[in-house]
Amino acid sequence: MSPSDSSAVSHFAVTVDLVVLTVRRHALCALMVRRGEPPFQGRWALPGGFVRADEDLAEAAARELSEKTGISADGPTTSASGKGAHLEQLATYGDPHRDPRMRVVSVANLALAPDLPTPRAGGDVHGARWAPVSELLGKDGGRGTEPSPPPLAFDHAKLLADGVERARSKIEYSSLATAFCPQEFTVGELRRVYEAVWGVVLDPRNFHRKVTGTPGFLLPTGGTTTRQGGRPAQLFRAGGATVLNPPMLRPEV
Amino acid sequence: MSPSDSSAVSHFAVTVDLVVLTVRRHALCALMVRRGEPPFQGRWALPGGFVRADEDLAEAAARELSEKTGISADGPTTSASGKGAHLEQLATYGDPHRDPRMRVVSVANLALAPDLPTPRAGGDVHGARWAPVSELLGKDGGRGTEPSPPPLAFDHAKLLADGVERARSKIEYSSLATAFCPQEFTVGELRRVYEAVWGVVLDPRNFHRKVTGTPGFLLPTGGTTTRQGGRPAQLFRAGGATVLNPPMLRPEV
DNA sequence: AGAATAGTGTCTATGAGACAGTATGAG
DNA sequence: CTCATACTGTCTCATAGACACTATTCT
Repeated sequence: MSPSDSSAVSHFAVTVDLVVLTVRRHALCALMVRRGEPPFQGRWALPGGFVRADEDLAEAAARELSEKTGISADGPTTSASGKGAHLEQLATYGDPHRDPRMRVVSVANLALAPDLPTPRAGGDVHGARWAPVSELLGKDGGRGTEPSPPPLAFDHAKLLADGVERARSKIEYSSLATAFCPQEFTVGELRRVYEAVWGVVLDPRNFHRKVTGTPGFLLPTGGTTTRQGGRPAQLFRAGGATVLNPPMLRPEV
Repeated sequence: MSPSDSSAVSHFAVTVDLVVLTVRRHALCALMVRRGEPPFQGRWALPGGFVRADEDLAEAAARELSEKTGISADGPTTSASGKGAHLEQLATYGDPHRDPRMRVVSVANLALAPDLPTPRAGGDVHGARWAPVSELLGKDGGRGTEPSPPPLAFDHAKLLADGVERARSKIEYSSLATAFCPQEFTVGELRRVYEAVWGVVLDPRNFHRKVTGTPGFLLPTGGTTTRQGGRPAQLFRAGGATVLNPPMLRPEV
């Protein structure tokens, strides 16, 4: 950061791209928009947009999230949690040729949200949907049983894969899995979040003992629900703990 | 990422800043350079520089590291490990007023290196040194026993703090602590790395049992050394494992 | 001999995983 | 009734942490 001659400094367009994840119907899904203009016209892409001249990167990400989904951000910047989705910076991508039009540096952000209706499209976007990440990333192990989906625009497959991996590892040692749940939820619903994100099956009894025994993770609200069927389950909301110690263990192999 | 009107797109200067960490004399130290020009003239800052027009962000970081320290990078991009320092992207900082001259977005990178001689200064840099992070960040707990050092330039105190926190957490579940060691090292030397980075004291016997019992972490070279005094210690080099499972546990409280 | 570091063995408390068994609702 | 889910209890195995003890070198 030392411009000997600031006239020699190159300038770049800067975008924020969003990896917005949710859990619907037992599957981890990402919000995708269909591009209405070249390049990559008609391809699916991550929502995002240019950072404005007077905007911080976190502000720009929150603005894009709000514009594209209608949900408000509730990341590490804002203090009160409960309403908005979790939003955090993921990584920055700056390959000189990642956008054929010009030099663009993209700051990817990760957003975790509860299940929501399919958001509206608008502007230069000709469609939006929640797509299972297993389809988008071809997670059938290359057996070729599924037809490969058309590739995503730009380097968005990599951004998406990095975001999914971040979410998978972060719910291990933090209470972020609750960001996928509605404000009040049951232990079983939280378990299904872990199962969907990790793609595994967890023992309901051990899971229950573990999460209810971690101080500050879950706060009982006193209410119960039978929306999953079976015996009425206690309702909880997210507690104040952010770091889980000891962590949830992701089963291996 | 959808410019309806690309003439309305703002452009930003983009820099890479480096948090270069090493362990010297039992303390975690960061490479700092003294600024020779305004703004923040005379203040200590992180090494860094502008990204060039045709350069990827990882390339730019590796180039700056090489220019400022003479060491080559050996991050996730290059495959063979052994010679260079570990280099990875940390986070991106884009507050509109973080540089009073112009709008600058900075991609911070984290580099971990073994103990090295104090690097050369050059260009617009009027000095360089390895500074203990406890001094730079005022880690005496606010007791005021140490005089506060002059603040760092720009928002570099935050970048440095974020880099240190990343290093501290990453040696828990990865084999990255070996990046602080010379190519061949003893279990005791590796333990002193953990102690310096975490600021704790570890039981030498449990540590030995733990690291030698983790497959792929350490490869015995067959040699021994007495450079630490006492009984000759086996020499190891870093094994192929990158993820430690189970992780090293950082003592709490 | 004494000091310093390296390395092994052993005990205990904690927690993860497996799984039996009970509780309470819907159809 | 059956079935589905919620929840509690118990057992076993692995491991972290505490710490006694031995090994090998230097001064």
